[in-house]
Amino acid sequence: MNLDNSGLHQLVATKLDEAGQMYTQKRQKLVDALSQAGPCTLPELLEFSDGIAQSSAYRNLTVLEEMGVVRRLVHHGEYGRWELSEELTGHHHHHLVCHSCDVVIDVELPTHIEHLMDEAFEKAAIGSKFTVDRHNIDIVGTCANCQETAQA
Amino acid sequence: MNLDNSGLHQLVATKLDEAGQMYTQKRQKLVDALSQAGPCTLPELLEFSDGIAQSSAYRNLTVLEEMGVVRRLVHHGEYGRWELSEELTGHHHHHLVCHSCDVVIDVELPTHIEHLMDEAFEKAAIGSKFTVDRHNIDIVGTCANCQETAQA
DNA sequence: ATCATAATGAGAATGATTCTTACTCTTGAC
DNA sequence: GTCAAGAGTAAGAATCATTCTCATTATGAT
Repeated sequence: MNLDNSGLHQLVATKLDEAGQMYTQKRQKLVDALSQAGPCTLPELLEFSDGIAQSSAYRNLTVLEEMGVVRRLVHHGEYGRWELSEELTGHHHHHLVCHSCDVVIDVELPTHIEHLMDEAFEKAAIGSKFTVDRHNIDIVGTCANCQETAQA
Repeated sequence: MNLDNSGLHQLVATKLDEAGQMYTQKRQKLVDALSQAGPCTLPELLEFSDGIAQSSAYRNLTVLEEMGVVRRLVHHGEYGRWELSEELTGHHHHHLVCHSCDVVIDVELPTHIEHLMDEAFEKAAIGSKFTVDRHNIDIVGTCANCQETAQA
């Protein structure tokens, strides 16, 4: 368990405990990795939190997702990605997605923009009788690394 | 070939021709289905444009994607989805996504909102040295059908 | 017509994710 | 302390959307 994350771990521990789930070392490692590295693929998670079996990682991520601790993202790369849930971090955010290397980076937008968007989305949904719960925004482009690589 | 879509088919035919690709009946059926039904999964496409083999559908969709005719979407359902490219239809749009049945419906947002968002996204990307090419927005909620079903 | 090239479809192969199962660890009651 | 019950773990099998292979069929140019 990473000391910098004691608050985070405390939160997760409570959440899991209330649901009768254990907050094992393996699960802590996954949460640590996600909190330090941002949205990760499974191979990345296995690397960062080494000593964990692939099947266990998948199973634990599924459990953590059901508990509202992590969220599964899906983009175009070969692997899915996982991140800590907004419910847990308290930070509403969106994603910069590199269409060259598939990396995903968090970004936050100004509150007034979020408000404007929420209003616009609500209005847009009325015509189709949709009830809006949330929005996901991918800002797609080229990351700094891939821009350099393209130069060379 | 659907007569209502003659303009569309003409465009696609030209695009494919320039690349030395044939615009066969099967490919026309796929384009027709997408133009009538909006974002479709593969099973949906097979149903709408029947008489097409699964492997051919996948192969043709890949070809059409490379030609810029269709775009592949990826959400949480078991199947990927396909839609006509904005380049082809000329309509920038986003998606209402039902988290209960995974259906996807197109929506357009007012131009001034798109402008505001583009500006905000550009600014947000600077910190991470991202070059922005486009944005994808999913407005996630519950579709009319699933709201009714939940009532019953 | 004939030939070269492209498209098709049946089925095999791929590979991320999920499932099964036998084993190990925790925890709480006694 | 120890024992049983329940929860977690990991190795490998299974699943299944998607991709690939290859033999056959259609198309278009000459």
